[in-house]
Amino acid sequence: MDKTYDPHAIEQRWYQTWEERGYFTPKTAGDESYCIMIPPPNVTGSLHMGHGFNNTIMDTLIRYHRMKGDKTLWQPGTDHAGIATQMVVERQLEAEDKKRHDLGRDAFIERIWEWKAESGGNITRQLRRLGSSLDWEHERFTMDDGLSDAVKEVFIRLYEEGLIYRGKRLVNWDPKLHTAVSDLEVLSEEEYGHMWHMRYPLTNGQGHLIVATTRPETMLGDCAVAVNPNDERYKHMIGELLELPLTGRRIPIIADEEHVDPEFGTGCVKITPAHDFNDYAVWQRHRDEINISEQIHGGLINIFTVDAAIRDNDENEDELIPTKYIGMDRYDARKQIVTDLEAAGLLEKIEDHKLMVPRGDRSGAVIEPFLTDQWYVKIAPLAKPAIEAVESGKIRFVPDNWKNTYYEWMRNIQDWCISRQIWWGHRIPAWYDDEGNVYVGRSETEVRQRHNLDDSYPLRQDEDVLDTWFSSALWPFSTLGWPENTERLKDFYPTSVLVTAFDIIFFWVARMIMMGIKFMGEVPFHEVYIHGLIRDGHGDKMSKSKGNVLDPIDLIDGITLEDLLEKRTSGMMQPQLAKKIEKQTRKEFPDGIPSFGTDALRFTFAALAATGRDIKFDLGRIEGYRNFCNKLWNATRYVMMNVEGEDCGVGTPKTGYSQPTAELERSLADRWILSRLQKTKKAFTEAIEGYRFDHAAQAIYEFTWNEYCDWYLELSKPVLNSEQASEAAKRGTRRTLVRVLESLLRLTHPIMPFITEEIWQRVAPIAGVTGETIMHQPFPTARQSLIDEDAETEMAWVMQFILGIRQIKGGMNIAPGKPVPVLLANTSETDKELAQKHRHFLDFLARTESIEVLAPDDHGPESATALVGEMKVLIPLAGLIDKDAEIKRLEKEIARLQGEVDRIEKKLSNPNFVDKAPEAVVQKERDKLADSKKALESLQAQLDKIRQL
RNA sequence: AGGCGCGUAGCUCAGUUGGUUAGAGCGCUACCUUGACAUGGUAGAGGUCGUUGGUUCGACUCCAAUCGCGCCUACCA
Repeated sequence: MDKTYDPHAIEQRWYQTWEERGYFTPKTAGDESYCIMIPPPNVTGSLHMGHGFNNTIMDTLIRYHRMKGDKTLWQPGTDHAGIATQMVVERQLEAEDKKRHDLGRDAFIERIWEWKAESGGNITRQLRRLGSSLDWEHERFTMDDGLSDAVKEVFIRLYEEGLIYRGKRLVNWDPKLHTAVSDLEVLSEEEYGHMWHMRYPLTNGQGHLIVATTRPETMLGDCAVAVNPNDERYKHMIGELLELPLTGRRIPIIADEEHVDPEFGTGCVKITPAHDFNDYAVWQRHRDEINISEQIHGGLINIFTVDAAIRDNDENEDELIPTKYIGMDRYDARKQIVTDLEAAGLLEKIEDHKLMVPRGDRSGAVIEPFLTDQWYVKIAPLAKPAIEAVESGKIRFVPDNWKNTYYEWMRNIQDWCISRQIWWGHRIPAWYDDEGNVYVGRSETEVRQRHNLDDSYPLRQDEDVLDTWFSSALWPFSTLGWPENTERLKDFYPTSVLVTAFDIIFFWVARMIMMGIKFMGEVPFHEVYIHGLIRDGHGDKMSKSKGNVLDPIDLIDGITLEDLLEKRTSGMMQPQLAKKIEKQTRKEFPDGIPSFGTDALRFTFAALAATGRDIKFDLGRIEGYRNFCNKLWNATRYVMMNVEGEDCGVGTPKTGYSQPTAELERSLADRWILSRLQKTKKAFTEAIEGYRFDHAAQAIYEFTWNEYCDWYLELSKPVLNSEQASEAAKRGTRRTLVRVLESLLRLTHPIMPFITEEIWQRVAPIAGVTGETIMHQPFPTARQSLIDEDAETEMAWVMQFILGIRQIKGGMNIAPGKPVPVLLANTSETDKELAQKHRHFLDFLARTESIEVLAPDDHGPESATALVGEMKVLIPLAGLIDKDAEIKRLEKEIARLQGEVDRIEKKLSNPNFVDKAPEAVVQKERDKLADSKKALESLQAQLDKIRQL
């Protein structure tokens, strides 16, 4: 074995072997099944840190359950990501100076499929690099045939039940992408703008009203001005007419208590029902009033094109829209209208004003409320059982508080606009005839058959596609074969847990719950584990524009500074930021990023996965865990060096491996490490079952480093290298050495699959374990019979003895390796026995030259002192010890003990404490006081003695 | 405006139903190239747990208020 662990030499080789041998395929036998659905990444996307984290957690759970013997499936697949993917390809076309309409629908879609073929393997390749044990044989894609059938099936069933309908309403319109988007795809951010105060003259010549607006250009579509009916200033004017400036139209003053807040602005609100959600609601309440209903289009006046420019007038509209503004972009129109109002003396004032601006999450364009025909899912009937599923505990959120977020949204949920005016996605299975009738069906043929329409009858399919999340919502059952009633569906639905970050609770989790209950009659998963977001070292969100993105693959493989710079500054939306990013990157990674390997990355994710907390990704941590890999690697080297070709007391397949072949002797160290191992197994299992990956990682780290390596390996040396030690003792030590390591590897495998497999292959045969792969070995379970409290107590004595001597040496500047003579005073029978029995451990680890027990009344010569319980461990000062240093050391320790004694005495002298605290707690304090006092007296006497010298 | 979360060592974070001297890693100091490992070993320094009150025999932990930070949801034209 190499001296240093090199992940590259092994990771990809092992992954390939696992995949080729079908180790990821769920086994067919077994009762318990365990299943996780991967949140399907964008098919043409690439892996980011969030994926890395998310998939590490899932793979850890999956590998754990697979080893536990469950019938385990991790379902892989990718998402077609409608708008996102279409935009990528449109950008490619742009580079060729083309638009999608130049190609036409079919050619454009063909082009996207080509792009998918080209880049679609990227993300699944990257998932493999992470070690994800996904069942690739059954990989699915949201637009493959099976899933498309599921989508149609769901659409048709919902339509036939009246839960999908088509309607003309205001939607969130993205004027850049020319599509409707759902409420969730609109992100509002505070921006600085203005509030324009405009005068609308009364037609009776009695003055004017002042309306305040942030969007003056929409005045062209006004149908009224609303005031609060209780507002004394305007009460008497309700019903009067105003002249809408620049248009010559007349609009009424109406009363609307619900919408108009007299305290805000001027208390007069212009009502533009086709371009504002609130105004639309006002219009719905007032549309029957004659002053509105008699207006053109009943007052519902759209003034925009799909680009959010001022539209032209239709026939019969006369000059509804003043010709002057036609064709102007909304912001140009705003400028012009403000100018014209000012010229007409109708502009009262302009104020600075902060407002929330809605933008499309993909395009960044300012979203326009726009009147269009769209398809909707009637959501309330679906939401109700989905809420109940969480209330009743059928679905549990971890951490629990996310259920509040879920309820909050589900209880206020609006109908879901599912149609998108793009080309890439599931085409809506609806056909229209020339009369405007709608036929919904699986195909045109089916529709014709069902409605007795012969082939000459003209039908055209709806141009729109479905929201990407419509197909994602079906993912937990569509991937398993639904609507067919497959074995996989029976085996794995409902799934066990969904693992995701909170940002898609609404987009995805809630919708899967609704659709799962609706179509499977059962929740899609029983638990939802919500993890935090990965941020950069400063706590900032990672983003291309900030230039602080880390690529998990770069952490695995390493990257040079030059390549990192290139990556961070190329293809930027805002190239002017490149300089700053370069500077910042050079500062943070002057030598690029070293290669840490997948296991170290995974261990880092696990170790940082405290519940419900975002992660500031700290390079120091991953470096530490790379070192941990190296530690494990080198521990193995040591073990191999000592067990290979030696008798480890392990049987053969014939004799049975676990049975010792010959007489064995287990040392204290053997019993101790076995006991500690059982407790570590317990701790790990509890942690994983409770989604505390940080605790699980910590348990392994501490056991491996602080117990197995720091103590046990060291303790094995005096046994294995001693000529006095019996063969039985050596055999016992070798057996323990190798078998503890073998267990530890299985325990660690779910988090660090590669290094554990590599090492296990070498260690397992020697440990007497057979199997092709660690992946399919049983997960270690704690054996109660090996928990040995006596050994732990005895070992604590040994450790304290050794630490005491090391502390003296450290404090006195004595080289750790220098052998020192040791005297023991105030010894009990047990002390004497232990000192005798474990002499070889003490000599080796504390480098003691001699150990002599003093007679009961002999206090020995002037010495440096350490306490082991009541026993004094003495190192004579003669020739070795710096008197002043020892005085200082003792004084410090005495001060600490004195503080402790004072504190406890005070506590115990408080009658309230003694009366009211539980007896056990009081007794504990009393014991502690007694111990501290004894130690204090002992050290004090020692100090006095040394001072007298 | 409402909701959620966070504030513990220089940094990144643990701290289970209130009860040992509040822990770990990184960083720092000193010593050590000892036959697994310098991606290492040994010893050590470093915290009045954001602040203020309260409950309690006892508070990092529970309650209230307050300051600071972050996020989510809904928004007044």
